Amino acid sequence: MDSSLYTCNSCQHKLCAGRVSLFTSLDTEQLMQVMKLIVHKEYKKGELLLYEGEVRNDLVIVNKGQVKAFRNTADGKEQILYIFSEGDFFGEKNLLRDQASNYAVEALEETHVCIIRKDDFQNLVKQYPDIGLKVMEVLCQRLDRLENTIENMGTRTVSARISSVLLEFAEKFGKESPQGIIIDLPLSREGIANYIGLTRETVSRKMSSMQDEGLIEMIGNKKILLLNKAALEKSIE
Amino acid sequence: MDSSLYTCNSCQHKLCAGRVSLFTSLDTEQLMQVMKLIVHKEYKKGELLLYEGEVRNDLVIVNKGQVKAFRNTADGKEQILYIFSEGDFFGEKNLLRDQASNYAVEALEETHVCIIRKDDFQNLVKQYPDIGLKVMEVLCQRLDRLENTIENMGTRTVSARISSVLLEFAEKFGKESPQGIIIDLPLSREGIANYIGLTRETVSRKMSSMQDEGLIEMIGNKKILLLNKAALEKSIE
DNA sequence: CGCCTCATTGAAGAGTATCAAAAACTGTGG
DNA sequence: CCACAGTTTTTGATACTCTTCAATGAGGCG
Repeated sequence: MDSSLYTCNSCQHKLCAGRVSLFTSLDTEQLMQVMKLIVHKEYKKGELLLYEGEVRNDLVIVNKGQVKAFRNTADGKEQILYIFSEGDFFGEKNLLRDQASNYAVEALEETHVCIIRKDDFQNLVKQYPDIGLKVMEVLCQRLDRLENTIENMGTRTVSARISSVLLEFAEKFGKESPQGIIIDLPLSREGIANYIGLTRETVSRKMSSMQDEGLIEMIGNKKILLLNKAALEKSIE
Repeated sequence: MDSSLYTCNSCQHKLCAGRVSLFTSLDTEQLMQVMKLIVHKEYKKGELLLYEGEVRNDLVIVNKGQVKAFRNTADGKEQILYIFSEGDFFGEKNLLRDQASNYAVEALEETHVCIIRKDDFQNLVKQYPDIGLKVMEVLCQRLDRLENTIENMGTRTVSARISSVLLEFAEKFGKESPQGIIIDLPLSREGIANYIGLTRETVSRKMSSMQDEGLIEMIGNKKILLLNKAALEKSIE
């Protein structure tokens, strides 16, 4: 067996499944039942949770940490499609049919996941139809996000695309502070570039000029302070 | 009432709903039942079926014709997100919650649609769970397509992006012929440009050079003959 | 403190957008 | 069937922006 297979240590008393929006409709007893179906696994930064083209028959729910879902092109470029963090899941496409994954998933930091077998999940959906509705709802949200991304990539200037990502990250990972919103960036400059189809140099240059304009302030390489959210929002219209 | 509201003329004896993949799991009697819930509507080329920001509470299934789903940006650009044709549907996002549409939908030609109210559709899903699964399956396919589009826009050259669209259209609208695959283009050059985030001039130029290379042959403005599908596929890898 | 990784900056080059004009196509009416 | 008008497409020249390649600088971790 895989050495990274563990019994659930971190959540014996916290019912980790309950923190996941998929299962919000369940009560404590039902959650206990779900917990029995779940296998926990941990990954270190840089480890692959899923290979591009791999066929799996389970659903993976991120319980702690962050991962990126991405593809590599033949000429060595990387396109990041999603950043999944606590509460997000992937593998939903093979709930319906056994399908090769069209992206790889890599841990961006120490990450703990809950894994539930396709069959078990399908039974859960039959037993608790609300879970199926939740899945559908998340898929629709994901469509919304991809539609926005396509509009950004197709019609916006490079600066607007970067503003857009920063606002997206602010929404998801930002914390309010007296000076503005502090973002713990999930991605490096290169990662941001690969998320919006640019080169790292371009991202670097644009972010420097955004700092000169007083829109943002870079704190080291991993944090960014949004000094003027309103102006950022305006710049992408 | 709206003057474009009709009773079903074209499909009294053909059970139009049966041609839609959503309802393939139903038998004739069940289809008859579904038919009673459906309102038919027709649109002329250029008419809007749905406005951006509009809140509706029904699902629209294209029964004949083609429509484009698109957004307009503040600076007058258009991003086409989907082309829906016979059997495709839209409005699925407000099956779960009343949500403003984030795209407009316009008829690209004479188009007939079936409209089913949200409540009725939800009841159908409860009665025939296969329909819900079908919806989920289509949503996943749509995710796949958008993920591909993002990869294309983010990592591929302009030529590769155009090849990619042509192959997509070939798949959906192409007909085999002795010389190659003939595509009835759903979009003008400008439409193609707005589908992949380029200008019409660039699309025009690249397609001309693809013709010079012997990859394609343009027949008027509305048809394209794919002379060398294999080479096109190779060019996008 | 030193090493390695990541980020920044610079200069040159490639490619697309833009603006402008000519050509081709589409559909209409004679 | 042809001519015409409106629309769409193609082609050309220029400007601008991003990419690329190269070198410097900063940050993080042992």
